[in-house]
Amino acid sequence: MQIGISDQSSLMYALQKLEFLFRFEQPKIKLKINSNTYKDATSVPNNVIKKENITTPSDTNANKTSIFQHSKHNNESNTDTSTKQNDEEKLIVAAQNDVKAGLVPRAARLEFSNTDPYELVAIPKRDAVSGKFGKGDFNFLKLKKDHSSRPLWICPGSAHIILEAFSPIADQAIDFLIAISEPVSRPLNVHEYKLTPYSLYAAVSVGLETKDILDVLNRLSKVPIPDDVVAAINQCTVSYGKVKQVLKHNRYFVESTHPDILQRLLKDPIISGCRIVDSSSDTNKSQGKNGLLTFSAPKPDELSIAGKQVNQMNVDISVDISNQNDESSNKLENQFNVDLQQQVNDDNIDDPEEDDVYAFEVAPNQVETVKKRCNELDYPMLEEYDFRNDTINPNLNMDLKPITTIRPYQEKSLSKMFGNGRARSGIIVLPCGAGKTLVGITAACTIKKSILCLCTSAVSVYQWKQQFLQWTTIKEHQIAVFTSDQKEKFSGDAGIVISTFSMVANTRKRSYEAQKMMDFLHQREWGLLLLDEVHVVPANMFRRVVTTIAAHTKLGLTATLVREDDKIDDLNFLIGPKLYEANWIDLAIKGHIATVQCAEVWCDMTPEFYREYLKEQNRKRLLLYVMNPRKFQICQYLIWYHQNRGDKIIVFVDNVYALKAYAQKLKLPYIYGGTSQQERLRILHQFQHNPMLNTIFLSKVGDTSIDLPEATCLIQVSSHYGSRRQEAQRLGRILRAKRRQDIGFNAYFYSLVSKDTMEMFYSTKRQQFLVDQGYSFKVITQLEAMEDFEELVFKDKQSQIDLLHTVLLANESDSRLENEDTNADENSTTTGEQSGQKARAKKHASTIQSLSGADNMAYMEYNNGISSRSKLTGIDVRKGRGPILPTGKGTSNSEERHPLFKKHFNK
DNA sequence: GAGAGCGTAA
DNA sequence: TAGACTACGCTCTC
Repeated sequence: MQIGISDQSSLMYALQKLEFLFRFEQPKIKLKINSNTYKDATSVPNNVIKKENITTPSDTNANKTSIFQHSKHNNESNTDTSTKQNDEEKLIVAAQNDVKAGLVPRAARLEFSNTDPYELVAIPKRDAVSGKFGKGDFNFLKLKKDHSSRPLWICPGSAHIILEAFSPIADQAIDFLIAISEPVSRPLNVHEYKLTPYSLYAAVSVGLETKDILDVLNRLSKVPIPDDVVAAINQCTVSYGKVKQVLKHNRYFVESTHPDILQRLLKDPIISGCRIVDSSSDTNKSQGKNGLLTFSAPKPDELSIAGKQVNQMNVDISVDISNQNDESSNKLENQFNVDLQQQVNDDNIDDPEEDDVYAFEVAPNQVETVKKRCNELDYPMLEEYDFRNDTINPNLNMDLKPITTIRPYQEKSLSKMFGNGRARSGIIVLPCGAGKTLVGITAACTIKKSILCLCTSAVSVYQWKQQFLQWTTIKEHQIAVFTSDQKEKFSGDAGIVISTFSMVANTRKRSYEAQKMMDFLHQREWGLLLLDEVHVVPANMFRRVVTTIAAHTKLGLTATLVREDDKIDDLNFLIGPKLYEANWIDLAIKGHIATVQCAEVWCDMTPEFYREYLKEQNRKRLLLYVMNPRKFQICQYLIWYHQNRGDKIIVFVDNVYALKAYAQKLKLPYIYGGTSQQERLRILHQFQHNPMLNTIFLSKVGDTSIDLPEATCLIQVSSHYGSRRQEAQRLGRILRAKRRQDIGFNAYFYSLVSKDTMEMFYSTKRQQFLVDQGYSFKVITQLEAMEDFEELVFKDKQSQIDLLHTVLLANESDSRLENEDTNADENSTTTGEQSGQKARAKKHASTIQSLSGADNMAYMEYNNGISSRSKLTGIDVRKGRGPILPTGKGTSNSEERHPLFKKHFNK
């Protein structure tokens, strides 16, 4: 295999793509990069290379130059006249010729033919990430003597941690790393994690102390922990997680084991202004030193989580190793296991400081103010709810049914939540189909107070209700549903209300019933606020729910803790730290969710379509690449192929026009936003129970608000830009499928991409989340058997051209239709209501734009072509997003931050 | 039960 | 850096 590379961004891309290949095929090949040869390509960890800043593990001493140094070197001195250089230059020239020949879009992807899948050709892209490479050469870090038995590399400067996931003690290390750091990428053999202020905040919040983190990290690391990383850990853990907001006997306390920190906070005028100086005295507490209240600390293992088999409540950085078979590694594992566990136990039991906690009381109506101020002072408050001592709020008589048991990872995530006998607020991340709902329900059954549960759609509201009834002993009258068409209240003192975000967050005028219901929600104190699909909470409207609802604990659940904007970090302070995150592949391997075979199918554009594509503007382009007859055929073929295998198939087409066209052409039912509720249910029922109907077409409705039956195959024809979340959510639709475990892979995920179009750019971006979770996408460029398939649609040229005309006409008739609408609107709307006028004006404007003829201007076309081309070629030129400052944090504070993190913050 | 209005995703 | 765009959801009103 040869890779021709002229600049570093190509190199990075090539290596990323290579890694997909390796995971899929595990070829025994030689990977030759510049002058360094790695003996076995599979041993070159993707992440190590990708992140440019450490040397390859295998040859730290043998080879003094890292590949990145080398590539930087090449970049700087083109006068180097070694033969290797010449070879490379030849490749560059060849690549440049390709660019001249107009093959640039193709160059956006690495290509490999069917005959030789390992021949890769990378073609130069613009020099967008120059300077990123070659900065880090960590040869100076001394390897520990016994480094081979330790699984971690820690990079100075970026605080990235590389884990050898094939190490015998990887499982323990993973548990620990998940607790202290943010997973960046977790493919099969090498994982990459990143320490961030938030991740350390989360670590502290589940009970780890600075000492634990540094000790364990040091024990697992092949190199000594770099000084700047130590400093950063110290700095973050020194203030984070030390202060807690506790609601006790319906009084709010700011609590800490460190009295000096409370004193420091009280020096702040805002906080001290919110303080209630103790009036009554109580047997339960005493006026301790410094005028602070003193309580005895909660004992860690008094509480058992509902549904849990064994009562083991330690902060869980050790895992059960009983099912490991490898004899030789067992001893080592045990040693680490004991050490890790010991580490944490020591702190929980022997530290005398832990026996007492100090607190001061704040006025209930000032809690938000104090919380905000604490964030600003860099002492974010954790929220904890001592629910067992809450005598004011009535208990809810509810339990898990005896037959309900929870899985180990669910238990683990809950043990983070209830680790110290109280309920902590935070976020639990589990893949779709892994039982998020049950985690939420178990948490509810543990707290046993009134529960408010919020979902994104009315459909999932009813699902939650049904799940509550299924898993717990709760009575029907104790659950109330609050949606636009059903406004119930529960009877009795305590109960469950399930509603939607938009229902509760609504700021517009409410109907009388809805207002009464909202009053009901506001008056109450909720033991637990369950937030399903918590990644939507940072949205402007939705984020208000967390402050308007008086809840003692907030538990956020999601499968995809990503957003394409930068608001995801806000969750740390809106809800709480991320308590647990499961790895998708890991759960698949353990059999909890389905194993999925992912493939990206490249569909050639027919010449006619491509010609039009190059001419058209954005909107029509989309339609052209979606309606590409080749794609049509491939879709048809895949459906046919999988139907014959007995699969249930869901086809996603985002564009409604295309959705209808596809479904009607292939004579299959489809559901989109306009489909009535009854029709939806009818189609879904048929799909589920009728063996003759094995395929349905869905638009974006399928992403969130449909209770989809089990499917085993998923074909994505078109999608919304580069949404990682959408891709992941769609994949999640087939993770429940487990009944075909006898076959090697039991679920299939195809993404159809029209070659050489914008779609390829988006597709790569979309896959990123899943790739980070360890999924690999196989690229299929040809379906050989397809040509023999007789019923193939659009087989002859004429029908393809007809289709093209229909598509082009569809566009025009669409805009004509819009125009007519506008006219009709103008004629009919005679009463001059203000809002109506506004709306009309807006609509009018858009119509003018699309009819103005700008679409057809030659120069526009040309410009557009250029810009989209550079988009295509410049994969990953966007700068990465670093963590964002917590809300309300002043710039002065960020300057005090450790430089290692400041760098990220200032991005 | 349709449609206006607004919000969300990106 | 904001913006381009489309589809869809929910709620309310009539």
